[in-house]
Amino acid sequence: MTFEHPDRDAIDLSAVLHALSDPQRREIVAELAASAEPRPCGSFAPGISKSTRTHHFRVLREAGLIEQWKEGTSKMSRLRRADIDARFPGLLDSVLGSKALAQV
Amino acid sequence: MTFEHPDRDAIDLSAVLHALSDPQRREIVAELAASAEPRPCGSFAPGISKSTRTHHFRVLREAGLIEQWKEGTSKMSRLRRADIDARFPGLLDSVLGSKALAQV
DNA sequence: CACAAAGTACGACGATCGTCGTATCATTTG
DNA sequence: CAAATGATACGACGATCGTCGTACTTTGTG
Repeated sequence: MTFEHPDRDAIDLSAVLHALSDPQRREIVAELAASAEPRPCGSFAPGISKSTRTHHFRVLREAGLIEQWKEGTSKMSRLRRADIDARFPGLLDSVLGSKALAQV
Repeated sequence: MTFEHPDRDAIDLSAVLHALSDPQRREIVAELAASAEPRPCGSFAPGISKSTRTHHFRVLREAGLIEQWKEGTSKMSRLRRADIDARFPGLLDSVLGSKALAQV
C-alpha cells in the first residue's frame, strides 16, 4: 500500500468513468477481472510502450479501480472489485459485461 | 431525427463512458431520467453559458445517450434509455443510482 | 416588417489526454 | 560488484477537452 490509493468512500465516479472510457485501460480491467490472481504490469497490453502502460496503471490506481504493490522487481495489480461494487453497484459488471459484445 | 444520432448498434462504450464522465453532463442525464417528459435544452444547467450547454448536448447526442429534435424555437431532448439499456444493460442504472449517494 | 427567444457556429483559451523515447531507479541474480 | 529485469520520472508532441464570448440563424409573435 505504498502508493496513492483512494479510500473506498473517496472513489470518484467521474474519475472511474474517465478511467474506463479508454479501451486500453478497459482491456486491462477486463483481464484483471477475468483472472482472480494478481499479475505483474508487464503482462498486459503488449502492444504499447512501457511508459504508456505505467501511465494507464496509474490512472486506474488513482481512480481507485486497482490496487498495486511491489513484489520483487515486479509490480502486482489486483482489481478492487469489492470497493467498486460497494460504491457503484453494478457499474463494473455492466461495463465488463458489455465486453462480451463485439465491443472493441 | 434531423441530427446526428448513432444507431443503437453503433453506440460506442468509450463514447458513452466519456460522455458520462463529466459531472455537468451526468447531471443533465439524471434530470432527463427523472422526468419522463422531453424538455428543452434551456431548462438545464442554468449556471453555464449557452454555448457550453450546446456543446454538452451534442456530446450526449453523438454518444447516443439522448435524442433531440426541434420544436418551435426550442430543441427538445429525451433520454434514449431503451437503447442504452439494450446495449449496455445496467450501466445507466448504476451510474444514475450512485447519484443518490453524496456523489457530486 | 421588427423584434424577441432559443440554439448554433466559430474561434479562442488554458488544461488535460494518450502516446512516446530516453534516462533513471530498485531489485534480483550472476 | 556487475549485469539484467521491471517499472518510474521527465519531458515532449499533437490531439482533445471544457469553457467562454460574439456573431449568426431560425422560429414565433407583435
